Amino acid sequence: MDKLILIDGNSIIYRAFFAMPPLTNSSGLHTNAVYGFTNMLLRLIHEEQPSHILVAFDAGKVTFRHEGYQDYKGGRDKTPPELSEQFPLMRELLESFGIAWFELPGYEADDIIGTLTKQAEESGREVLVVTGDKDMLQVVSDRVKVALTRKGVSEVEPYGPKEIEERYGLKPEQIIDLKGLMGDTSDNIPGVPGIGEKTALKLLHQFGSVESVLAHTDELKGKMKENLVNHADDARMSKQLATIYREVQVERSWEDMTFSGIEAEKAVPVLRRLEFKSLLERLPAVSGAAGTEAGATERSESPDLDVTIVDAAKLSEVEKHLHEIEGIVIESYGENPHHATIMGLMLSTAKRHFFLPLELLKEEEAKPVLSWLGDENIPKRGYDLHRADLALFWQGIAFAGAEHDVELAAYLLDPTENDQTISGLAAKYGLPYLPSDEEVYGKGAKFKVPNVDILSLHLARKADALLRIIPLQRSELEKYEMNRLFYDLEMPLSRILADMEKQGVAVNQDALKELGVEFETQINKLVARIYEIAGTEFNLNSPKQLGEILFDKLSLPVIKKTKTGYSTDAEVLEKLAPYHEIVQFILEYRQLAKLQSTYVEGLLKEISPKTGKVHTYFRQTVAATGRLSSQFPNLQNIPIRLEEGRKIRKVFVPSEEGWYILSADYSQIELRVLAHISGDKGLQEAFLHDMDIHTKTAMDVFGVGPDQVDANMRRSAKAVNFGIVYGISDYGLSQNLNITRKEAARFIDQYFDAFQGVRRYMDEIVKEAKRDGYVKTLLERRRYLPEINASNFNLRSFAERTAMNTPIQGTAADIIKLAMVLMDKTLYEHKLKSRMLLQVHDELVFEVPPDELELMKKLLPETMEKALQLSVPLKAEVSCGLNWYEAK
DNA sequence: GAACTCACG
DNA sequence: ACGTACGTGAGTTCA
Repeated sequence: MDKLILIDGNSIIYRAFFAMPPLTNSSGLHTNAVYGFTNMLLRLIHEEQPSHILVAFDAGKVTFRHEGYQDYKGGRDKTPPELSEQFPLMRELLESFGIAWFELPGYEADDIIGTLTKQAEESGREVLVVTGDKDMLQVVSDRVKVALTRKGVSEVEPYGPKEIEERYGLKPEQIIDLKGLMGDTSDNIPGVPGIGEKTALKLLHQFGSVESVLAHTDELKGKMKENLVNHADDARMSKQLATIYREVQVERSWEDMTFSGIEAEKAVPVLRRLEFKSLLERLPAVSGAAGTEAGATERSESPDLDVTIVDAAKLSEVEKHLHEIEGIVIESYGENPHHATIMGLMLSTAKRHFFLPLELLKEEEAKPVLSWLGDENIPKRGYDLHRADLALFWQGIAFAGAEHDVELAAYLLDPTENDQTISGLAAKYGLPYLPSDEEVYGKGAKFKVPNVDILSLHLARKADALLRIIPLQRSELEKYEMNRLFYDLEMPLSRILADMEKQGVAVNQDALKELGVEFETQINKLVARIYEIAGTEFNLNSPKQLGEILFDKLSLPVIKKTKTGYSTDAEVLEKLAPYHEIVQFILEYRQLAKLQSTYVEGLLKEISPKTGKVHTYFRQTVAATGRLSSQFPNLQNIPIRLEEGRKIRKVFVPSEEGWYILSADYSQIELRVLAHISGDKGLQEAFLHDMDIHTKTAMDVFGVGPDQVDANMRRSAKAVNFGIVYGISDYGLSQNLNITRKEAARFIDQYFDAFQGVRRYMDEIVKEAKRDGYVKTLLERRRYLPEINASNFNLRSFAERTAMNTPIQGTAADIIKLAMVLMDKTLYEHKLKSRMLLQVHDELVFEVPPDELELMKKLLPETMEKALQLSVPLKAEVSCGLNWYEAK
């Protein structure tokens, strides 16, 4: 039997909000209303076993009711932000439960529900309406019941015609007459003064309707008669306002509202994010009329797995199954993948799990497995295959053919989720419990490789989880239109990065050591001088001790404080410099100490004794915007701004005699991306003519000609441009330019007046983020912003700036990644020996043999510029030299 | 391990 | 009024 439940989303969420104590998850998101709503929902599903559900929401502030009566719902308090931020969550949760929801601009949830009850009734279906609003009782009939919430939201009281008769002595259609007479303060419906529920009911029992009461006022007397006569129009209007409109164009078919049970895989991640632990436990008990097939909602025990620990004798058996391997786990430990120790390999089919110790692969009989591993035409699915590739590489084992990397897919699906482990993902997708690596291996000093039985079982469980997660990720990627991003960009890039990392960058160790000696002498001089001036020796590297010297001993003015004491950062020291000569020396010391410890000593430690190179590791799954990051060592923050530090770049050299370092960087890529996505005509025009963008900005902001832009104006314009890309705030700009907030605010205003398309973009993207809960790049890379509707000003502002910045920074990241894939292909097709070495966000660095130099100087910028077609041209500038210092 | 500082885009 | 510019990684100190 079909049964439809219609829920007044607004009514329930409001009631839940005020009925529940405040509740937040660990990131400060308010969740009490969603919790109350969900609680009710689960109970309802359990008790009513509906075949169809739809939740209706009000859309927009103005409805057709306001056309006739502008004060409709006037005097209502604004929705508290703690509640507003829960609407997107509620919608997301409904979607994850497989429950349809609907809203239509200009109409209230009531009207949508009224229309649907009418339709359902006409086709002979049973309907239950759930709301806190008594008005709804007017739709009650033999087939339509209305459940009114009682005591908060978890309990409901169903009303049919009989119950309405018992309670009010009225027919359902008379409810609007009741409202017409008594009014409703919460909706600001006036009714007739002096008439409350008691009087209204008495009148209706006698006369039947508002019209009839008004026609018989002569039979009444006293104040009541007077009020009825004087407010007859109010009564008629109130009745009309209370009447639910039942002819809304609702574009939802019966099938759209089908509810076929909650799928744990979809619901669990959302409930987990909301941290609804008790609801998570209740989930298995709940199911729709369609039942619990697929066992999705059962909390199952870890399945028994068929695990084979492979030795030389059993290798032939593995080989028989190689063609049906569906997932692999190549387990290793150690922070740096280049130095990772491999604990073993798990090759899994749908039914069997083969554990191979690393040593086994060195046996002669393992040849087929090795060629399988290294065959790029055999697709492999696994977890963090990038790391596996590097770990195997240093063991002399080739790995190729990565097709689906679960870690990388998880990153694309939610780049800010911090637990991307297999165990975490298993929990997120509602799979059987999977112990974390930490639980199995221990951590820190306690880390220990367990015996082979425990290890192989753990890896089999991980592989088994991967096989279940992969199809779920595939359908999510499909749904979010991320297939291109994943399969054509990030997966191919993963292999390219591994190649770059294996290649490494040659470092002139002697030159680096010499630099170290140079720095050392200068540092020693500075330290001696500083101690002398201070009159005491202290630990210059300790901000605490330095603060005591500067602010207690020398009584310099305190510019800024940190959580724990005085701030002594460079910004503060700059300001203190005029007060005391010691400050300048400290600044110089800081600069050199940084160079020495991070770039000389740090880099020296990272040079591989095997290759004489540094092999960085590009992390592809950390940056929330889609950028790469670089570790062990970080080669994306080698000094360049100050000459002293820039010298470090001289030690990065080609790895072959006579070759060159070739580098190309995008010019103003982020502002070009902004010009494209904002559609701002002025900005686009500027790039079409390849103007100096900061000068152009200065001209427009200050309203002057090109010749009148002085250095200071250009500097300010440049800062404004940076600010725009970062998600501007007057405070931030004022800090950067050392001006007042007011002045900064004026700059910003003038900028937006000059570039109105940019203003529109910034407004729109924030609105979009508030509506959807996420923002996207041009290639559909997503970033969720759960705090975008937070009531906390700081959290919300931060999310708003992120909403502005992420599409820009993220699209720029998309573009250079595209360029890398294209360049890799270009090198291959031209059979070039040149090698891609580094990516530094907007720059690509290569080493190039002399006979390819001219060609590469042409190919590289061309390829970068055509990586993605925008409404403005992309521009890449190339330069070369004998080392990285010269190639800039 | 958190806090501070500073290198890069 | 609220108080931060966006995104990273690494070295040092100190509780």
